[in-house]
Amino acid sequence: MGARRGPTDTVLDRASPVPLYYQLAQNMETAIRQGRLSSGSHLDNEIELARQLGVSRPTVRRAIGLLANRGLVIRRHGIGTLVVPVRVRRPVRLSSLYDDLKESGQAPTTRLLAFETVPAPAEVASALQVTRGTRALHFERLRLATAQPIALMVNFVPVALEELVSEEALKTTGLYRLLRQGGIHLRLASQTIGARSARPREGRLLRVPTGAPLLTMQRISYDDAGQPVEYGSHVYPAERYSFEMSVVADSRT
Amino acid sequence: MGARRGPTDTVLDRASPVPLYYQLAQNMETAIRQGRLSSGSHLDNEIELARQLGVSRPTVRRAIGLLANRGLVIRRHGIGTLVVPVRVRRPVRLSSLYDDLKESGQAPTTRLLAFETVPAPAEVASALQVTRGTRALHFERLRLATAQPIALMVNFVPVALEELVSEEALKTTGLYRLLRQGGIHLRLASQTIGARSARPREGRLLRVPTGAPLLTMQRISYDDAGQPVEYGSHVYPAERYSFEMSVVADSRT
DNA sequence: GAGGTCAGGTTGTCATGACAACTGGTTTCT
DNA sequence: AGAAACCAGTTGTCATGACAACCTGACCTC
Repeated sequence: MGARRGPTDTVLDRASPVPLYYQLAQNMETAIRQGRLSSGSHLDNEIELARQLGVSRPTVRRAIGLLANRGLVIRRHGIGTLVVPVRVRRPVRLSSLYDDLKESGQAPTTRLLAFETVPAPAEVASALQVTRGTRALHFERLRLATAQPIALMVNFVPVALEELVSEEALKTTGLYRLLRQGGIHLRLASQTIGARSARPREGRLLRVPTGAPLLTMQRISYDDAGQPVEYGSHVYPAERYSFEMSVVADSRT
Repeated sequence: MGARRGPTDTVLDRASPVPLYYQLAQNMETAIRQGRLSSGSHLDNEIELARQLGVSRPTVRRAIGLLANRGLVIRRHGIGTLVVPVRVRRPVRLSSLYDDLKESGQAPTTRLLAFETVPAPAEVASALQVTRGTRALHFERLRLATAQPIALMVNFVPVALEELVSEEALKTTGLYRLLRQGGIHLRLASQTIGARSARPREGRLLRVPTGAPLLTMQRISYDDAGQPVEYGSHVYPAERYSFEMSVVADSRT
């Protein structure tokens, strides 16, 4: 007896509200990131893992499935599951630039350039699924990281949310965090990434010459219930910003 | 008897090699896209669906899970599963531009500008995980859609693949299709999307002025086994190209 | 020695059963 | 009338069991 401990340990807590498969996936992920499961090595097989951890095989499979979807491991039928060679991966997530910067250790600052309610222009109205001219909360922010401007962000949200999104709060907190605090859970977003030249005002604000290449992103975010919550149109100076993402082929798993 | 048919039908084929849950997911997806399952409506509950289709609930759940991951439906605990309001979604997939264009009905053409083996430059060597100076197959292509240039693509692949990727084949077929035909299954890619100004040569080839904004993408693709297969560095004229994607929050599902 | 064949090990698929957790509306109590 | 408690319906989690499909390496045959 005494299930031998593998590199995948740290005990699972059955009393916790967080599901077993999710605990397991997180344990495995940190094991991989810390190198306790080295690149290219085989995981123990699923049956064995299940035995070691005292859970059922479907639970193990589900945990591994999560990692596979995120590209951390690769499953091969008849072979086994192996740890993907490490690479820096910073996927495009449903998170705010503000949080991302904070996590990476930079010190984000915000300048609030505009904050008002206006009749929604055609494109915004269609995005938020309201009739054209309906009033919407509009604001414009300049984001700086270590004193350098890296994003000019224009946003529209339905007026119903003006309680959550106050002028003061926006100066110190990211929009997404505000929404989450208000009980709105973002679930889905569709984005378009493109590029164009900087207009004079944009150049001035972002400290690049007029005509310099900008990266652009339009985004519509939806909450749990599928209701559109936010329309954003952002521009970034190309030499200071880029999007990174990993794409996984849907291998039917 | 006589299970009543819902809008999710078209019969499942148990003899087929394609899994039940996958058949089911596809049926449901086409039902959604064709509007047979209207936006915002509730799906039948999982138990009922399982009964109607004669499969088990886990199978139904897995099918729905696929759709949920792709943002087509939203599951709500205690409520049910509802169809997401329709939006055009063209996710960044692990596919070639060539195939994408063809699917969308355009007529893609390719001009092969270079095709040779060269010692891999530092960045390429690191991407392909070979020592610097190792010879690699290098080629450059100009992609046109309906006679308009939309992409200038520089690629490097390991010399071992030169059998699969012949000069002739590249003129009429996308790289990814060639690799797939050769039994190489792309599984994972990491991409960086950015922007910069067009250099004179790029402007000439893409028919935009020098200095015009370009969208750029670098990509490293890995196969089943986690081996790097391709390094690509592409540029697109910003006014004729953009990336669209949908992002789903990982709701632990 | 080269090739085919087979066995063992692994992931992939599917079914059944049970209970927990959450939501929304109804009913009951205050 | 308002608030609290309850209840029915739904998705979420987990276990067990069984078989299929697939890959590798060893063995055998030619």
